[in-house]
Amino acid sequence: MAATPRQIAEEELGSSAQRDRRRRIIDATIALASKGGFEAVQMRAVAERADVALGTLYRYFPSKIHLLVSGLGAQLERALDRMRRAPIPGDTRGDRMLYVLSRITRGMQRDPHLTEAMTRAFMFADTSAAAEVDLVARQIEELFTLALGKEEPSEEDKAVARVIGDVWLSNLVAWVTRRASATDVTNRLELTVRLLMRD
Amino acid sequence: MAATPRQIAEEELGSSAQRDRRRRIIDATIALASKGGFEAVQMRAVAERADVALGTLYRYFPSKIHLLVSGLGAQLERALDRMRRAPIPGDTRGDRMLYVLSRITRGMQRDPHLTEAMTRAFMFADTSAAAEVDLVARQIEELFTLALGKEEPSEEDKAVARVIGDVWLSNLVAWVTRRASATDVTNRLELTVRLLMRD
DNA sequence: CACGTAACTGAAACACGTTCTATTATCGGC
DNA sequence: GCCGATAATAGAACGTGTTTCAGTTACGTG
Repeated sequence: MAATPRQIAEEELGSSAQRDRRRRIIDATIALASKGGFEAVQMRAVAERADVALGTLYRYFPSKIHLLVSGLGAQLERALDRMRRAPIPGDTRGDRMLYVLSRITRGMQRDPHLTEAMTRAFMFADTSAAAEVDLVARQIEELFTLALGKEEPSEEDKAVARVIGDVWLSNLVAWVTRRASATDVTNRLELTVRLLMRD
Repeated sequence: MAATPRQIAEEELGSSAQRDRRRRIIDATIALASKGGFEAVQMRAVAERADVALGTLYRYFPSKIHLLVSGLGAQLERALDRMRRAPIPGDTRGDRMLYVLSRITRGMQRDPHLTEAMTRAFMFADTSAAAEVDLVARQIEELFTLALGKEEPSEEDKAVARVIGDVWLSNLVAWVTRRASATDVTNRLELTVRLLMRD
């Protein structure tokens, strides 16, 4: 009788060897993406670099998109941790938001290929990766909600954070395809913040 | 001596036979996308349906992404034409914007597969399709600038239009991956308009 | 009308994401 | 320590986007 062994469960990886494999896979993905962007993240190359068989790679991540979006999730989680730890400088909501925006934007400019790979994966994802994508979307929301620097964000605060997240994503896509320069992105984000927060 | 015959020039298609081929290709693309979304737009299928050889298809559109984004551009151009013709109802900027938003949103809901195919192609495009993508981006900007219903949009008007376009795109992506329902999208867009236009 | 060039065709070939198969290693429970 | 089940491995195989190429056709020009 063929059971249904498909799909590895959540983050519930039993043995430490499995946790380690997973980490190696994500590391390999990020290294390859960082060097050559989306197209350089080839499943055979990831498997080889992570020292797992191709089939194993697919058991951990059912597609290239899952893989890259999961990597993005991992990176964002780290960014969020840093963000949660240190208080955000700035006197007004707007100042704090601009601070966070410029920090993140600089971060992504530091590794254009990685940014390109992850952004495109995130945007291209289909419904099969909706869970992973949704996680990232919530992380982005939290990031910009934190940026407001309030203990208890109001509904309006959350809405503002979401709009800024949306604008940020659009600009990220434009930057990644070189339709917008870093300066363009910065200007548009500042303008957006000004429009949304008149305090 | 091998010349460099690569790449078909802009819209400068000489003969009417060529214009016709191009139209057949776009039509085939839209028909296939409409029926089965991004994955159903297979280059061999498009070629067959448009009654051209695969090589010819690639001569007109250098990739599947170019093809779909060009199709999106064509559709948007039609939408813009309609929009330019009839005046937009509504007393305030916000009302007119909401009118346009709901019209477009309904339009996309009417053909989910087509929307999915085009949205994902637009978002996934790399630098090689930057020209086509940029055209679409400008069309979207114009659409929402028109929606403000002013003869001479101010700089702020344009900025607002761009922000709304960005939010709309993000929500489109979320809807396409079924992370957001149509109602979610509508609500978020209304909220955004409210935040941006307090008149 | 004949010619030369560029466009089109049909088919094969290639690349990379994904799936499948046969085999071997590992792990949890006895 | 042994057994059955689950996971991992190596490698082949498949599908679809993309490229290439040899032969054919259509078109503008002398």
